[in-house]
Amino acid sequence: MVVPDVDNVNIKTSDDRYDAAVSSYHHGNLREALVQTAVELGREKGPDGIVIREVARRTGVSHNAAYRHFADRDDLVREVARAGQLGLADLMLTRMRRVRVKDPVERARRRLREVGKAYVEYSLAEPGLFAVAFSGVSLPDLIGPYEHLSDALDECVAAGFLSPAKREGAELPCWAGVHGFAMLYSTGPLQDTPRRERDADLNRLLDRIDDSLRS
Amino acid sequence: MVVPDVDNVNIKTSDDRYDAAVSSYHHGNLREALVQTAVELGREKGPDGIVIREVARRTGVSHNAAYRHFADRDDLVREVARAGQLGLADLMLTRMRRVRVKDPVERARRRLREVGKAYVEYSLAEPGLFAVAFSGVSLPDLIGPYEHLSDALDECVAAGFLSPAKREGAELPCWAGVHGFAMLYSTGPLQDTPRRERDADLNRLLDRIDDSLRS
DNA sequence: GAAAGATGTGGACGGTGTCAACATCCACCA
DNA sequence: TGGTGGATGTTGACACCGTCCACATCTTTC
Repeated sequence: MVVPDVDNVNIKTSDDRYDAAVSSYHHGNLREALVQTAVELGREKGPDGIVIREVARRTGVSHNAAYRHFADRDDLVREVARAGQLGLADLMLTRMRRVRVKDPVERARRRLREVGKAYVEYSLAEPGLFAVAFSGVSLPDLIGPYEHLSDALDECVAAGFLSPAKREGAELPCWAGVHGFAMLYSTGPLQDTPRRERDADLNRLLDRIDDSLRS
Repeated sequence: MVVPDVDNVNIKTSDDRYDAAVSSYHHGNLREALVQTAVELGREKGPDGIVIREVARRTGVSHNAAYRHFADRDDLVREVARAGQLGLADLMLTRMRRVRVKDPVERARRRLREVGKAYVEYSLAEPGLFAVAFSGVSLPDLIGPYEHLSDALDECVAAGFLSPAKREGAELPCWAGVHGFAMLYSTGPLQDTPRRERDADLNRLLDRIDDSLRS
């Protein structure tokens, strides 16, 4: 959690045993502290919950302090979006690596499935951050998740499950499917669906994606 | 566009030569006028663009006037969301009806495809309204679009293209696919994709959905 | 025709993002 | 060594927002 709640200010005289979280007076590394607080806020209340003055308040600093580190609110939100994308990519990778199946084809299919499952699971576990991650970001800001999906699809080709012809542009339909599901069930109109039903729906979605690549 | 610009309200006192925009004193049918203005604002700037005071200003009425007709801002936004959903459902129906193919199987497939295409096209033509339509609405508020998709799928079963076993819960994967696509390309990270590429991507998505139902 | 209710107005309050002016502290150099 | 310039944080102000309350005005109803 990187809590930098230290107060042993400045002291430059030779001796410097700062424990890697705080630096000098001016509150030390305010930027990172602000981002962290903003992430918490984004997690709790989504994009609109990231309000500069509240972030400053929670960080124990005056409103406006943030303007020394971020151009404006959007700039800060973008940083939270980055964190969300990283968290998402992380979970995808973790889930993918957990697959222990040997048979190449089954393994590739299973890993692709896990990638999609992780995408959706993250959106359900962290609806706020997920929403932030895709709120007002443009392509260049996008990092992580796409790569893992791409790798999983490559593996499907290598294993002979997915034909090279169908491989081209295959990321998109997969992405769209899980992204739409995530949107609908995390913060969208289906967010109140009972867990059992939701799980069944997710499995059906992943089945259909699997079908669509095989045929 | 469903503009409900009706103004001939009551007026029982013989004489009534109001020129079709105003009715009686109290601005007449303020509610509908406000909704219409809010829809325009939502179309131009999305959910966050629907701001009560601006709606009032554009409607030529004091701020606060809206509070005689809507509990709060969310209440007004919900009304705009309804309009967005109606517009979406409308386009889906229109596109579906336009299909002239005779062969039952081809016809069913084609109609399903048109439903999906319309969904995406609407999101691209009216990104603001589309965003509003799915912003903070819960299932009970949802109207229209789902039914048309359902019908198209039923037709696929009737034509023998889609097996009854796969029919169960088939709405969801289809919906998720087009919804995700719409999100990513209308206001999401892929919104700057060149039109040609985007069209190709959409066609591939619809191909994959078709595949996933057949196999 | 007067009272009761519906509808629109004006003003106020607390909250927000952002700008400008000011205060403080660090690092560096004479 | 000590002073200064630039980075960093603070205070105050402004315009805008959603919403509440008191008041004004029109309509309907008895």
